[in-house]
Amino acid sequence: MRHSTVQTLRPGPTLIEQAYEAILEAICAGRLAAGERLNQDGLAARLGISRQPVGQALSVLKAQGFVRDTGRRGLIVAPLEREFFRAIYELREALDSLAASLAAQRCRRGDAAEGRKLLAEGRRAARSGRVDAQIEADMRFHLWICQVAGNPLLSDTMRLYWSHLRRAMSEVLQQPGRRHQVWDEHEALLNGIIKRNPAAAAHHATVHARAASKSIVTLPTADTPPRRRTAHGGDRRRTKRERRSTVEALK
Amino acid sequence: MRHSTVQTLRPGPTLIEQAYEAILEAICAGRLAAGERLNQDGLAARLGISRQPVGQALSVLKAQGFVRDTGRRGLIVAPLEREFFRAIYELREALDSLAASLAAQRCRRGDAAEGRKLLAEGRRAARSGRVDAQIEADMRFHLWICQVAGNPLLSDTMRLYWSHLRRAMSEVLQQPGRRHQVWDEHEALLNGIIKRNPAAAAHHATVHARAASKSIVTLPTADTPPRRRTAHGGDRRRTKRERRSTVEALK
DNA sequence: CGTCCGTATTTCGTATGCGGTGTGCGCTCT
DNA sequence: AGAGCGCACACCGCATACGAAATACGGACG
Repeated sequence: MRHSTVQTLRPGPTLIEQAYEAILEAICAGRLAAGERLNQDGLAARLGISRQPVGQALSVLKAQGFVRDTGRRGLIVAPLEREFFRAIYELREALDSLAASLAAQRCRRGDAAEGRKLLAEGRRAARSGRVDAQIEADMRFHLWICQVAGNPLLSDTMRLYWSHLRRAMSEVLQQPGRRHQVWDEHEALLNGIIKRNPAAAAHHATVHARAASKSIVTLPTADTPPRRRTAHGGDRRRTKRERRSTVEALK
Repeated sequence: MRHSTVQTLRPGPTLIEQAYEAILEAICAGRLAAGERLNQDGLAARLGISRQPVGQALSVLKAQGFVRDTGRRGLIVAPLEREFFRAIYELREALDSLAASLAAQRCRRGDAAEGRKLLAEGRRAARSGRVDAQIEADMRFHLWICQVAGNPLLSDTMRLYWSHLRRAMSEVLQQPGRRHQVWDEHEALLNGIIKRNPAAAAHHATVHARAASKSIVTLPTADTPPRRRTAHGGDRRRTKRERRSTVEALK
């Protein structure tokens, strides 16, 4: 039998994968707030499934640092810690620089077109003023670089880091000046890649990462309020209604 | 009540965590061979627990790339692909260089002593000729650098990468010459760190990573045989006895 | 009135049960 | 005898069930 007649189809996304995506998305978009308690029952009920796939998804999210263990009391959404984001940016500087350098060496004609398209979209997003549109465009642009760089591990790693960064960025009120400056920096970086100049591309990536780092790490909001988890007086009792509405924010 | 009288103790390792460690260790040490099928029942029985914690552990291992999905036929241990290790080393070069640079900036007196100790242990391991002892020492040395660098994310990332590398290294017959050369390179790197010379440290790290890359990526054994997963003739039937002994290798 | 203790509730970790799906073997029909 | 078909088994995803541990609340005692 010929192979090309029908394509082999993969088994659809399991509930585990769907739950993972849903919860991660909710965390990154801030619909599940930092420090918020997550209980399997609630999430499962909200997603219309049982605890089993939810638990598996949470296991993975825990390993990736999006949720955190709190003794036996279950999990919380990982707090936003300035120190953590400093660490991410330290890595990003190295990885973005590497990605830019590799991309400059491996950029094909079609890639260049795609890159220019992403740049244009980014400019548009910046003008639109919509914060999430700009974050989306920003992320797409950087992940495009990783893709052109041709290192799947790099792509995966960066995708993870960006998920973390999204959490902090959604709280960032992008000052209008910086907003367009970002895309100027992107343009310089893109030109380095298209002109196949690894050194220049890497340089622009480093500069860009360092600038981006400043705009987030110096933010006062980048640290979660000092929620005392231990003290009794610290966090007020939550009524059932509140807890319910919390989980509803998932959708 | 005073807090300092007794330390707060964390709930012991869950079965999930134990299963994760056990399976990961078995994979890294090669006791679970690349391409080998993993079934939850078998693993669970071998570990003396139920399928549930095994499944959760496997979810995490899958997300980390140690095991791979094969349609609905279950999971297999991820094959050793030359391309994958090339990708790891591409990243390692950037990350090791970063780590070295940071470590050189943040190295304290106590750190230096620890580093020298690890170097001495490495030399001893190299002389001993025992392959796994040397891998262990190699990993410890590099993770020490990450720790001194003071970036927890970097440590975590490198720990993961090293777990992957261990799989390939255990198959590497370290040629005696290279064996000691590794620790010469380590010594140069260490000196750069101790002397707080970030540029020198980063340079030596880059050189070392590139050399290490060659010694693995060029190996003919670094690719798993072309097991055809689709064809029927490709993988011969496994008897029950074989499957059983496979899982026993876990312990 | 504050503090201590017992009990109820919550919630997780783990085990087991069930249904669906892929796999392989043996039988049958040509 | 070879090819095709059907049946039985294996295995996984998901749901549910059960027990342990910790918290939270309410009452009793000092």
